[in-house]
Parts: sequence; structure tokens; C-alpha cells
Amino acid sequence: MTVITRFAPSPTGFLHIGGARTALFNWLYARHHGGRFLLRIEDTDRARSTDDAIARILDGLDWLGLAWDGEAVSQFARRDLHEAAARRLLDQGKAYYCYASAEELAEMRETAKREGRPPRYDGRWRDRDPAEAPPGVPPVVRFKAPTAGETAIDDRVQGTVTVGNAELDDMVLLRSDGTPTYMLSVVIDDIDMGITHVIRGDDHLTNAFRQTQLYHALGVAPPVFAHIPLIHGPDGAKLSKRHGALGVEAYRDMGFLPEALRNYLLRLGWGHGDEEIISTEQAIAWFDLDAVGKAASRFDVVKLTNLNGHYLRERPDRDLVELVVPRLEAMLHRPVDDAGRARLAAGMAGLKQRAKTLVELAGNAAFYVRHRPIPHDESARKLLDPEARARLARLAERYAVLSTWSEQALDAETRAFVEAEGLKLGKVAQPLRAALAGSATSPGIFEVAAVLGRDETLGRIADALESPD
RNA sequence: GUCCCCUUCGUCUAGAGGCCUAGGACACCGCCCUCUCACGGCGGCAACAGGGGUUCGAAUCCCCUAGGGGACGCCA
Repeated sequence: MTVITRFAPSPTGFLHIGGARTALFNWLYARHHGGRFLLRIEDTDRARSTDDAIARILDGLDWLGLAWDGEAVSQFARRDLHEAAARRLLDQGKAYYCYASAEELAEMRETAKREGRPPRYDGRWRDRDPAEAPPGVPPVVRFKAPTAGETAIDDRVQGTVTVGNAELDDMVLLRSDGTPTYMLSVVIDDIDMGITHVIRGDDHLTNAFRQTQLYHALGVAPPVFAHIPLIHGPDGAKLSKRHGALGVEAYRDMGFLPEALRNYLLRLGWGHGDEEIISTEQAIAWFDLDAVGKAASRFDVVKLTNLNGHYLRERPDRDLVELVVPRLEAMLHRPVDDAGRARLAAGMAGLKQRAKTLVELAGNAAFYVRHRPIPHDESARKLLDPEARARLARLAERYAVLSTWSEQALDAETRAFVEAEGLKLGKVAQPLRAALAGSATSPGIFEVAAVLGRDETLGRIADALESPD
């Protein structure tokens, strides 16, 4: 049997981090088994679904590298099929019209709550003669759910979970305007799309009971369910917009790499021994539902950041230049010229091991593309005291006549200089750094000087000499 | 309130009755490397929620308690 999974977001916002992980698990499971990973947009709530949200979700999946098979399915477009299924259930006596008003429903919930019972629809139209229907009231169609016994689901993550049928009420299949509800649509779509494994957040666990009953009524075997635990915020509660529930594009903007986010999300709730750095190929080979934990986990951006630093260092310098140029241009409000690009390429190896995000990388790289005179920050100004400037002036004289301009040559020349002056290397290297990079930290200073070239290096030193700031 | 689920270092996790003096990773703290900052290396701090069983033996099995989470829509 071919494994077919699906990711079924509702397009009411961005692709948030929990949805991203659900998509990742579905994608991995399908890839692991050589199956198919489908995408279905659950846009049956017309009031809340937007095209913009659909675009953002597709973008997010695309950025994360989670390609789906075939065309994305619109659930709304399939509404006639859903309605037809409800009609069949009606014909078979497995569903019925209910005329209860919103007020009646609210009252039911109120009294049930007061009496310590779960807030449920009481089934008042379940066996009532439709002839008694109040005139002019459009009915909803409800599922005639079993009232006795229990329903069990055999969940690949949660194990066997059982609930008494008395706990579940008769869910609405068709709204009073005739449109199908989510509960009906998912089941019909999952059947029609041949979904074999439903992997989703465990906030859907109770839905699985109702859906299982529907499958039985439809005479179809339910798919394998796997309800994965939710991701919590730092406070231990379900991620919400209030804290950290950002769209994946927000993480992209913060300078995270998709492979880092994928690795991080994979390790959230799933493990493979002591493995921490897991390539996508390994993930596909190793991923299994049985290793998914049952407890919710907290989203830790610090660990994500660490992982991102790792993947940043693994990226080829070329990639990083392309990723960082647009950020630099936005930051400096100026295009990065060819000379700047060349310096970025030459200096990237030294730059990338000092950054954990692309934002940080851009910040650290800015001095390479700035035009003279470059700004000096507080720490740089402090380093450039009168004595240091005097030393730099003498150093510049030697640099001006250096025969070979390379990192090694600069290193040797500078060490010879400090020895002649009876100084420690730091006494010269730090002011030099201040002059060349405009701050107290940078990649190795001889590397920086080599990348900058003789003219730019001497120019920046001269700038630092004439104006201390 | 009702139902369901969960509980190992601060966080993510390893752990399927003896391999556990509970391992790894992030974070944090030292030291080393060193022109700064990083990277890297070495070391340290730090957990089986509590209580009862079962067993020769329990982080692992059972029960209770406590705490946490999720679900209870003509939303998905």
C-alpha cells in the first residue's frame, strides 16, 4: 500500500511554526515510505479564508523546502461532493435535520454546564418528526452518532485512546445555509484523496473520534491516525500570536536558514538517539512515527539560533553572499557595488563563523561594503587614542612599501613592527581593527586588510588618523 | 465543569526492569587556543513531580495525588 499523507492548513493566516512541523512530519513520513505528500487548503470558512493567506502558506512551504505532490486541493471547490455525501447519510437515516436555534443551543450548553455535564447538543431533533419543524427555519443537518458503547482510535503516537460515545454529541454536517462543515469535508476529502495516514496536531484528537464514527457510517475504514503533541511557548501554553507564534516568513526575516528550522523542528518531539545535526537525507531515512513523543515541547529560539549558526557555517560562501547582499542594501540604503561584492566573497569564510543568523552576518559584513570614511563605533573610538594613532601612522609607512599584499605578509610585517616597537601585538592589532572595521571586533585583522586591499587599508588608516571618530 | 493526554537537568531529549554513579545537545560557568569576537578543544553545574505498590532489582510496570496541556462551535 502506498503511503499518502497530507497537510491541510486553513488559510486564515500565515504558516505558523506548529503547522510547519506538522507539514514536515507528513512530508518526511511520505518520503520515508516512498509515498505521496498532498496539500489541501481547508478554505470552507469563506469569511475567514483569504487568498493572501493561501499565498503565504504556499510560500512558507516552498521556503522550507517541503514540496507537495500534485496540485493543491481546494476544499471549498469540493463542496458539492461533501453535500452529496450528507444527503446520502440523510437518505440512509444516518443523519437528520435539526431546527434548534442559536439561542436554544446556547441555553443547552448553559444548563449542561451548570449541572456539571459536558456542554453538548441534547439531540432534541434526532427522533422528532420533521413535520413538527418550525416554519421558516432553515435546518442544519446533524450526524446521528451512536449514543451507547465507545469509540476507540488506534493512534500511532497516542496509542489506543477510547472515549464513551455518550461524551460525543451529534455534530453538524451541513450548516443551515447548506454548506458543509469541516468535520464532514475532511473525512470525505481524505477518503477521496486516498489518504492513508493522518498526521496532525493533537488538538485534533477529539475530532478523530467523531471522524471515526463518520467513517464507520460511510462504510469506509478510517486512516491511520498520528496525533503529534503541540508546540508550546516559553510559558508552557499552546503557541499563540501573543507569544512566538510567528509565521515561518518571520523566521526567514530574522535570518534563519530553512535547513536549520527543519532540523530544529524535527528534533522537537522526535529524536534519534543522540543525534542533533540531522541532514534532510538522514531525516528521511530515520523518521518514524513511533519515535514521536507524547509530551508537548517548548519552542526555544536560542537552540534554533545555535543550529542556524551551524548550518550557516556549512553554506558555501557564494550562497551567503547572495543572501546577505539584499540585507546589506536594505540596511545601508544603497546598492552593493562590485567591489563590495568581491570583498564579501573574499571575506565570507572569516565572516560566517562569527554569525548565527543572516541578520548578524549582514551586520558584521557591513564594514566591507561601506564607503570611506567608515563610521567608528564607541569601542573603536576608544581604541584610537593619540598613542594608538601614532603607532598606526608608523605602521602605515611600512604597509605602504610592503612588497606583497597578503594575509601572511601583513601578519609577518606587523609582527616585525611590534617587535621593533617593543609592543604586544594587541596594541597594534586592535587600533588597526578599529580603523579598518570601525569596531573592536571583526574577522582576523590581517585577513581583513588583505581583503580590503592596500589602497583601501591605507585610506581607512588615514581617515582614522585625521578624524578620531 | 466534563472528557482525553502529558510529567527525566532551565530547555530539547536518550532511556523499552539490571548496561544508570541517569547519557547527549542548547544555555550557563571555568580553562586552553588567540590580534578582537567567534569557531574549536577540555572540564564543570544541573533532572527521573510526590507517594504507595509489584519485583532479588524500577527512570522504566501498576495505583493514587499534585501540577501542566488539549478538546468541548452552524471555526478549522
